This record gives sequence, structure tokens and C-alpha cells, in this order.
Amino acid sequence: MSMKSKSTSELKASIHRVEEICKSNKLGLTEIRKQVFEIIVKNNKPIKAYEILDTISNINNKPSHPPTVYRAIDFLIENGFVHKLNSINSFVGCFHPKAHKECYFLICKKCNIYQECCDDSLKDRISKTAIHNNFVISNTTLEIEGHCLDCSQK
Amino acid sequence: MSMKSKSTSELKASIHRVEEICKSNKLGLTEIRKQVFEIIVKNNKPIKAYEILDTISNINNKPSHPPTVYRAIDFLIENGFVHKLNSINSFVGCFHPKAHKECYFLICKKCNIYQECCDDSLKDRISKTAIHNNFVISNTTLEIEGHCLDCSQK
DNA sequence: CATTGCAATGTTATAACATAACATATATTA
DNA sequence: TAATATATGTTATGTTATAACATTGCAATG
Repeated sequence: MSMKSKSTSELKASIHRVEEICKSNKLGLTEIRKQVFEIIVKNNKPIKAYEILDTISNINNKPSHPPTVYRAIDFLIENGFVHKLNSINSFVGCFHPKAHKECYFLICKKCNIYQECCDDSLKDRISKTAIHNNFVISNTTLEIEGHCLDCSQK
Repeated sequence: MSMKSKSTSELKASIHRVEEICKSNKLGLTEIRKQVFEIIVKNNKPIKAYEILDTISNINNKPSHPPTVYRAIDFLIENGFVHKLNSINSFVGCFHPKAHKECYFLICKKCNIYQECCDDSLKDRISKTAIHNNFVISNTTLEIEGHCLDCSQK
């Protein structure tokens, strides 16, 4: 599995998927929320809240404010369209929305490109670990930082 | 495995272990670094940088500044004595220093007590996932949030 | 035993990340 | 259409973290 960036068609599909899910679940995909989602998925690398803020201010040709962006992000995370990478305070689009709330990531420190790795056996292992500790999981953060194939060959 | 807090003797042992490791590795365990480590391990729950700052200011009866605390934390993390929980911007002492750089955590959202879970099969699974993706790991963050046995029974 | 170099700390300021609180607007529905 | 809920605008501020440069203390070297 390479860490190359998403194709235009993948991006379109991803945006369309979110629209469909919102429609069928009566979730208010407002203009701002849609803009923020598009900015995130099109970025191809993890993006920071204030970068989104700048981008959206430019697009709309008027300044936006942090709460606007953070609220949109909250909505998108809430519904599984976006994930937060806590180790780098950044956000990424999810290419498997509704398939899972939890998602695991490989993040290349050099090129910054990331890869979702929704590995079932990993998922199993984590849930077994939790069970073994009598622990009820509500949220899992798994972020693996390092170097992708391309960058480690350079 | 319960999530009860550490005993006094465990704390002492943990501090002593760090002292020994620093001595034998010629690491400068200065007064400030030692104070910060003790504050973190004695806290028993994840502690925030600015809480450490307040505590240390009180202990020494004079104000300390953020860089002082963050530098000490950096040193402690660098050497595996302390871990950062990125999902809650907090720090915890490591009870297995030098045994590993990576450490996985169960964090109870209710009582805030945490548990290191250095499960080998989990470790294996993660490294297999990385290999499968041709990825060279430099750092792993695995934080499992939820409820511990005690708290989920209440 | 100066002096030079280095590691650690002190200090000031500010950058980066995030939310509280309240006002306003827009959509929904009784 | 009034009442309610949902979303957004706006101002201010809270929280987390680091840059940059000055100072100190101590160990190695000439």
C-alpha cells in the first residue's frame, strides 16, 4: 500500500458520499460544513484548524473566526467524516465514513502524507486488550509516526 | 487488572529507578527535572503542564515559567521516564522506563486514572501493520479512552 | 588557575490551539 | 405566525507550547 495522494475521482466520491449520508440521515450539511470538509479532504495531508480558517476566509473573501471552523470540525468528527490526529493537532478526511468511528493512522513525518490503516486484526487486538483489562472503550487514538516507503528510500 | 492508584512503595521504587538509570547513563537528573518527575508520578492521574508549573512554583515558593517545565518534561520523555497523552494534553509517569519507548494506555474518562498496557501481542500487531504498509515507525501513540471497571459499575 | 565551552536554567514575549458567552439569523413545525 | 430549535457571527479570552536571548554553573583543556 503506497501513501500517494488521492485522485480527483476519489475526492469527488468522498464528497458525494458525505452528501448522501447527510441527506439520508437528515444531518444539516450546511455551506460552511461542506466547505470545511472539502478543504480538509482536498488537502491530502493533515491540515491545521487555522490553515482551514485562512483558506475559508480567502474563499469567501471575508474573515472567518475560529469558532466557525471548530464548530464545523466538531460536526464532521461527530459524524465520522473527519478524524483528528492528536499527536500533530491536525485534521484529516475519512475515506470510510460510517464504516467505523475508530480509525488508525500511519503518518509520514517527512512528506506528511498519511494513510488510514483500518486493519481488523489490529482492531481485534485492541478490543481484546480492553476486555482483558475490564475496560469499556469509547474512543481510540492510534497514530503511528515514522517514514513511508518513498521517504525512507530517499 | 485494576486501575487503582500506585502505592507509596511503588512511587519510591519508580523514583529510585529513574535515579539509577540516570546515574548509570550519565544523564543529568537535575533538581528541577527530579521535581517535575516526582510531581508527575505522585499525581497518579495524568497531569497538565500548567498544573506542574503551579505545583513547582508552590514548592519552591517562587514563580516558575513554562519553558522550565516544558524543558524538564522534554528531558523526561526523551529518556522514557514520562509519556505524553496527546488526546488530553497531559503527562504521566512511566513505570517501565527503558523497557520500552512506546507505551499504550487505557484512560478512564470518569475517574481519570490511567493504566499502562504494554501488551506484546498488541505491539506485534502494530509492527506488523507498519511492515505491511512498508512503514518505518519512529513513534506510536495509542490511547484508549473509556471507562474502567469501577466506573462502569457505578 | 584562568578561559573556554557547554549544558541547564531564567526571563520576557509571543505563537499556536481552542472555547466561553452572548447576539443574531435561519429553518422547522405547532 | 409565533415558538422553538439549530446554526452562525462576533468579541473576548482561556489554554497549551515555544522562540529568543541572557545568565549561571561547572567541567575540560591549555
